[in-house]
Amino acid sequence: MKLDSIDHRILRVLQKKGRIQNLELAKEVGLSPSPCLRRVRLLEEAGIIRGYAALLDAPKIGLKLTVFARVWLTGQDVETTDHFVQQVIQLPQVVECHLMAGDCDFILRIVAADLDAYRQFQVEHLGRIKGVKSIKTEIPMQECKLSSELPL
Amino acid sequence: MKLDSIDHRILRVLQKKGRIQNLELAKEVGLSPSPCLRRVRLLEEAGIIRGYAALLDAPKIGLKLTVFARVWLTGQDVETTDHFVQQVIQLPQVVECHLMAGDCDFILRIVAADLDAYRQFQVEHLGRIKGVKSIKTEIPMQECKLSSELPL
DNA sequence: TCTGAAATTGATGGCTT
DNA sequence: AAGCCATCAATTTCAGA
Repeated sequence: MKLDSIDHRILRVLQKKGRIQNLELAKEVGLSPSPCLRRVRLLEEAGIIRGYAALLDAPKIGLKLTVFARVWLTGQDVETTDHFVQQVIQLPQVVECHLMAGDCDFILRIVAADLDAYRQFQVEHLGRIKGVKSIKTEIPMQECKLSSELPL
Repeated sequence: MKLDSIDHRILRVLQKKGRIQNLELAKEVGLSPSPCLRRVRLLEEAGIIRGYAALLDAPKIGLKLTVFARVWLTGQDVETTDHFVQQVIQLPQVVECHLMAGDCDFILRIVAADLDAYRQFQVEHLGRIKGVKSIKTEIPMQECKLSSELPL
């Protein structure tokens, strides 16, 4: 799918204001409501817009801690890594999981209420997944930026 | 602000379907439309709902690469770190920036079109920020999970 | 592909329970 | 606080340019 400059404008606006009304969106991108809506539908159908989400304030709902966990597995074979991925993506505390090319096998970003809650999570969930050899955690002191907005 | 179980249900639904209509949301949480809308407005005003966003598919808009960059600064003093943060949060390619407690000073997650685009970004933007001593990059081979949904 | 009008559907606020 | 109801506004569809 080819995107023109109006599509780009639409995406930029929707990344910032996901619940904007079509009438206002149309005004902002310089289109009348019907073609604007049609473009949005096309972007949704093409999967360029994966979905819409409310963004919550983690500390305000009691999640005061973010942790990065670096995970090493006992082997790099497909069975071991696939099994790990399947388990980990089901854990709602794990908000990111990246299969790495270099040193360690995975980097996870995990949210938790506090350090105790994280320790419990690691012992009861992460550490119990088959094939996990070791876990090293790194704790951010401050979240300087956390954006769902992509540049375009 | 105290959240009851209906507020939790509202937040869970809105995290998944940020553009759901109030009528349908009310049905899903077992409320009639007006009190449902009232609760949503209160959650927004309290800042528990920070906003709404369209989630885009990075590869489909040409961003095929994610990079983790670990950054060390020449000093840990407030001026050096503050300056770095102020510069980095303005760069749209930087989607996450965490000030770390341990080994390195910052972990950034950066999106780019490809490795060439990233290299250029590092040389022209990241590396030029005052106080940056060294940068080590780590490249994920696969994004297994990347969620904006918090557990509750 | 856009525009503009018409019909359907949703948002919203006051009032009652 | 929640439900009901009336009003107002937005979405959505379709004909015509």
